[in-house]
Amino acid sequence: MPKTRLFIVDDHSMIIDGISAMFESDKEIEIAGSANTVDSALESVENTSFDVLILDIRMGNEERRNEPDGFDILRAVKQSKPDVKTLMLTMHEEPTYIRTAMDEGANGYLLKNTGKTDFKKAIETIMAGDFYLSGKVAQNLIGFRGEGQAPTQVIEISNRELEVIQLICEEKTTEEIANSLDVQVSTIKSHRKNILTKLGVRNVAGLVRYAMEHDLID
Amino acid sequence: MPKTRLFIVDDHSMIIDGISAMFESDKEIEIAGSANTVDSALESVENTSFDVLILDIRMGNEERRNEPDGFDILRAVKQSKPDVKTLMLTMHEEPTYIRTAMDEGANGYLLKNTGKTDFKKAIETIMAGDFYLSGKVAQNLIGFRGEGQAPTQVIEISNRELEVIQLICEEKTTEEIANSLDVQVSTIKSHRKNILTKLGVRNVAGLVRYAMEHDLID
DNA sequence: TATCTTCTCCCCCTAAAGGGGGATGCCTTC
DNA sequence: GAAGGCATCCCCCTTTAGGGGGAGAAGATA
Repeated sequence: MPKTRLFIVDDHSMIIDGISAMFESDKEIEIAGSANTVDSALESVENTSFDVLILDIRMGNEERRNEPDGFDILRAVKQSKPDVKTLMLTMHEEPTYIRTAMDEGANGYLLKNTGKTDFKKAIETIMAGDFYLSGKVAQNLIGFRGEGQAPTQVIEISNRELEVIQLICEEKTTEEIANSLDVQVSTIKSHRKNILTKLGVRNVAGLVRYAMEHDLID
Repeated sequence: MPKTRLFIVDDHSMIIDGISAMFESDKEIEIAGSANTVDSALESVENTSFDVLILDIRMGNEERRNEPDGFDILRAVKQSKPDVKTLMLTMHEEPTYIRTAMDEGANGYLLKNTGKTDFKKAIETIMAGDFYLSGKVAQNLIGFRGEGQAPTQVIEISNRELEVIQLICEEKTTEEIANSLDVQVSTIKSHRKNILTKLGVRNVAGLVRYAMEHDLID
């Protein structure tokens, strides 16, 4: 049986080197290549042969709202290499993007605080055609945290609300957001109220923290 | 010559496993142990023999202002094992903590997007008794970004301002901050103004982003 | 059809934040 | 001893954010 070949895309070299070293002497897995920027990833992904794409979910999207991000890499790969499996990497436990990732054809969702054992399990799972979810991610997606505990409802943020969140995080005022989205100020005021309620935060500080901790921005 | 023994403390298992795997077949470096929580680190650091401590700068300090953090580990190790060298790991380029880390006896400051080559160089450097700084960290510390570019002044945030920043990020209002620091509201208003100016941000959203991106909180 | 969500917009109001200025001790550093 | 940073406090003021409520049109879904 030939080795499973990984292609790693992450802007933290340490993660790339770490995963590479992790499977250096592995009998079943080898590293076919890697990239630490979106552009180099888009390029070299086309010229490399591999089985599994390891992809940082928030890959290089800081401050650049209209430039390619991790999802563009995912789409590009899924189009040019339909057989390639994709394992998304994330720092935190955030259900917001999971649906999107699944729609785009991702095959797994893995937290960065995952050890080698679970990492291999994830790769085996998706190579077998199944979908892999890190435990905590799955918990948040399904919506509860344990036996005795009260179920925590899944927070569903609408697309429009996500846009508003991102603009708030870019230091935009309500008026500026209204202008750039071409709606009334009162509309954005409503969105702000709903967002604070949905996220369960008091003010912009809480909003920005939530957004950053859950990879809604960055 | 015996191998250099590393002890790794980081709450991302993937970093630990990555570094471990990175030096698995290395002739000069081996892993003596690791920990992924502050408590287990404080415990096992005492019962393990090693030469270099690899320590995540913002090691598990989320929401817990009065509990032990990375710096406590640093202090504990420096006291019980004075000969141990310490290499601080960080996600971002943030000069604010470097002075503190140096005062506490850290021997190096490394970005997590550092590859194996520079990692080994860092370990060699600090083993030789020198201080190692990742390029970008050093740039921010010294205060300029390149030849033609205008020098960027080093942002110096006072201790009091840092406290206020952290409380703002905890969704506290000006009045609540004033109460918890036992000063007048007008004082905190002044601090807020000065903080926004120093950080070069417009409002709380920018403040929180700055704080998170520069590891002032988390 | 009925129900739901999303997005849109409006009213009311209060609380909070931001922007300008100045001033005082206190401590450290030159 | 002068200079600078820090922390403290004050005045003025405008803008922004937040909290309560309601409501209508479009679209999906059961």
